[in-house]
Amino acid sequence: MKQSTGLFENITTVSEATRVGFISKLEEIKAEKGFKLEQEGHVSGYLYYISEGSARSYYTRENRDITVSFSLEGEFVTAMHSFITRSPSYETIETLEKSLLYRISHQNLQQCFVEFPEMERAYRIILEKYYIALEEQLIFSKFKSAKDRYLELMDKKPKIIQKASVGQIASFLDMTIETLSRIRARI
Amino acid sequence: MKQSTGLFENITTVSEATRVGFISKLEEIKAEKGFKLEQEGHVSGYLYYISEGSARSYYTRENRDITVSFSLEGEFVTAMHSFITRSPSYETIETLEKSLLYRISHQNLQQCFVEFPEMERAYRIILEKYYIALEEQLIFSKFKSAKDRYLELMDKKPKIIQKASVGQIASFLDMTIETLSRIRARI
DNA sequence: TTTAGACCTTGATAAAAGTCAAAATTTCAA
DNA sequence: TTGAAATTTTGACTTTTATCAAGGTCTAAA
Repeated sequence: MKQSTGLFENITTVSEATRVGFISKLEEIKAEKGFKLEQEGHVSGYLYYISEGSARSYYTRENRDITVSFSLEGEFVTAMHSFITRSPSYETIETLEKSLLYRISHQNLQQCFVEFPEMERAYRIILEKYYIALEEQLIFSKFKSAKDRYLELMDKKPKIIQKASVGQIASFLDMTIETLSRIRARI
Repeated sequence: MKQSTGLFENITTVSEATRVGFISKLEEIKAEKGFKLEQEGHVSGYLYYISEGSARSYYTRENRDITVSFSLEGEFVTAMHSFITRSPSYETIETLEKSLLYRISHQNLQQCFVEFPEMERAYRIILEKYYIALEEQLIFSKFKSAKDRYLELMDKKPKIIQKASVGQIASFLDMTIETLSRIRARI
């Protein structure tokens, strides 16, 4: 599980004992494209770390799926609302491509907090990052025109444009496929 | 500072020592309407607990202010992005009415984490609540029609409609004052 | 290689919301 | 209480984006 060493890199310094204890609770997942990490209606079971690949979170409304977020390599992902509240998730998360993931179950994470109080801090920092990403997304969603939202995405997360389909991007940007297509034609 | 005892109620159980230690670091603020808790361009200094009253967070774009969130009695509020990253805040937070607040400085909170590791957990839970509120707001912002967003606000946070001005509510709901006025006329 | 289905683009039209302007109403201090 | 300023509403018109429909294009299985 050597690849998972990068997992703590951007978070915080923890003792060797905590690191080893935490890593021993991780599970490696090799997922094909379209593998579902979390499912709508189920309580989120795991916190995932994307070592390689990418994922998309979405929910369904009126028979179409609406993308909530994209997650790239080096990021943590889960249905956070469900993971926190232990209530059924409204979102489904699936890989956008063949991916290598590490995950820890909610229960094991709680166990970690008890065994290694340092982990509280590490997790707090994950939460903070998650929070900030969400806040940026909210500000982003306030960009009034469809064109501005697209340009902002191009600027901030260009990888998503390569990895996701037009429909996935359009719903993420809160516009129709047609509008996105026209914006692209005009640039 | 007896009113502040309600402060931990919905969070977690902490030991008496931690509670006393934490409370000793709190500062009571009696604020008139329009008192600024945090200012755009400054690094957020405090985490506030609203004991009585309410607050509004907003940023300025093209000479008009855009409301990001409303906070009510019993909630924590700060310019979280700035509070976490220690970079200048893009938002200003002010009271909507005469309010009673308790606040802890960022530095004292960090000190608390060192003195009372239990506080990591309590703060983590505040962060989780903050996160969930933000996520709900994001979903809410995806409600397509202006009318739906207004009805949702009426349903979920009717108090805001009494406390805030039309302009504040309209910018929060991502519509013009005129559109909000017309929606209200039609209901 | 062919071809069905999915995916994407383009066009015409409609609906939603924005802008600008003016009138009505409310608020608050003199 | 009154009048000026601020806030809210209403109206006419414009812009943006959605919807519906029809063509293209790409892709993968036969």
